[in-house]
Amino acid sequence: MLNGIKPIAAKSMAERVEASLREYFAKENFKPGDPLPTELELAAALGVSRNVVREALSRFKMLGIIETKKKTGMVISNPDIMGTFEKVLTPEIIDESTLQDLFELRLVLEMGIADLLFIHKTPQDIAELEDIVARETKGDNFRINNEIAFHGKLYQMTGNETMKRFQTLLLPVFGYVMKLENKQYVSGRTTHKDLVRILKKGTVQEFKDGMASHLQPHLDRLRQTK
Amino acid sequence: MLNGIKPIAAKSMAERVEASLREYFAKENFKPGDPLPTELELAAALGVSRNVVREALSRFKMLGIIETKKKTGMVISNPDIMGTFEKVLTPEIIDESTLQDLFELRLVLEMGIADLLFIHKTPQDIAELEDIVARETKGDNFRINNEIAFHGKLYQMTGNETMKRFQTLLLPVFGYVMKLENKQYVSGRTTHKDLVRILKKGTVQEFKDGMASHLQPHLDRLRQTK
DNA sequence: TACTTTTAATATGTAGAACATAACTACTAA
DNA sequence: TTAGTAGTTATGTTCTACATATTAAAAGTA
Repeated sequence: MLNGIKPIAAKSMAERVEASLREYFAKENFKPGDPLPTELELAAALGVSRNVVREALSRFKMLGIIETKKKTGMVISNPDIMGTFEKVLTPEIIDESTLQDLFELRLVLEMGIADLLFIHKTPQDIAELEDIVARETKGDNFRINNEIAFHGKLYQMTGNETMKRFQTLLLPVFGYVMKLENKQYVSGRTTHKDLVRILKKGTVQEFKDGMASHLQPHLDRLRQTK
Repeated sequence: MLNGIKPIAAKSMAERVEASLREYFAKENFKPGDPLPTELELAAALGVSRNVVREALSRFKMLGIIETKKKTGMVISNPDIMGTFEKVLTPEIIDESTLQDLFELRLVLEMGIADLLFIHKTPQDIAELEDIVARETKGDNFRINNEIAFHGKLYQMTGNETMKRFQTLLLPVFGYVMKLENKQYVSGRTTHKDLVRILKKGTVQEFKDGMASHLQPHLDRLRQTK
């Protein structure tokens, strides 16, 4: 009956100003270092108070898209995207469905980094991994730390800083989901030790199979709850 | 000479208030739906003006961590993490090194989703993929669209909404990096058609090999610029 | 002239007051 | 009981004022 009718300007001024500024940045093709108009100029151009403009600008400052200096004014800058991710990724307030998705995302990354590992691996890396594996104990408390150390090292080996940081952010999610489901950190037939051996002397294909086998319990669970 | 000396409160009030509120939310173990103190109460408690508090709150509103209603006040809510990601992921202002990292990230995801695909695939999915492949033409303009349609369908098949949205966000990055390097969308020996066939009748291992072969040109490039 | 010091101008940072507006509450009248 | 009305409250928005850092111009000195 009321299709096609939508509320007019339900959003706050700050929100709309944020959107306007986004459009403006894109249209002007701003690059890092480019100067922006002053707050008062923006306020006048948008027909809102300086206060509202500042609320919108504050958002961009948080994202790292804008930097400011007194007197000099504001300039566009490179945002730190993983830093931003960190600001929202608090497992406690994220809905379970999204947490499950992120859990899967971690598994997918884990399955997919084999090629990068074989491209970037060095003897030092292997030595470090062997060291980590050697330190593995049977104690339950240490178990998780070893998990983190081992898999974290793998991500670090990719030489991809963004991916490494992403993995670090996903760690709490992983722990949270495990806790939610009262699951333990179980490994498949293939152990960390096996994986290191393959990484040292084996082939990419063998490593992919090994990792799949290592993560099998998690994949099985997905298959069940499909 | 001046080691150990660090500037006092170099950051703005809004930034510090943001940090304080973060701590506060964590310490109080707030969950979605929980009410927050009023702006004036927060301002008084923090010893800053309501203005500054609003700038900090505006940031949380953007992230979706806080929602507000007049008179009722503010409540914690589930943030939309991919929505937030979207707000920072503008390739034009992100530094090249991060873009390269994201490019690799996409490849890693692509390599890693095989297991999820075999868990969730349905006859309808296969039929759609066959449809997409059938529509592929030799025209260069259509080539990119087919790439997007094909790989996008794969992500959608995972049933992982977060991953699908993530991939959609990475698409512009992919395009941007290709443009930067004057590269073309080249495929390896294994074509989309081959992949669909394997997905229909083959095994997970075959599919993984096929995908690796399909993405081989990109991996080769990484190997070179290692 | 060259160089240092002072002064002024300017854009952001912070504070405070005021009023608008939506929404909840309680009271009142039919 | 119910409908309507008035009052209260927390956010939304605007305006003014002043602090502060930093650049640029002006003035003074060798």
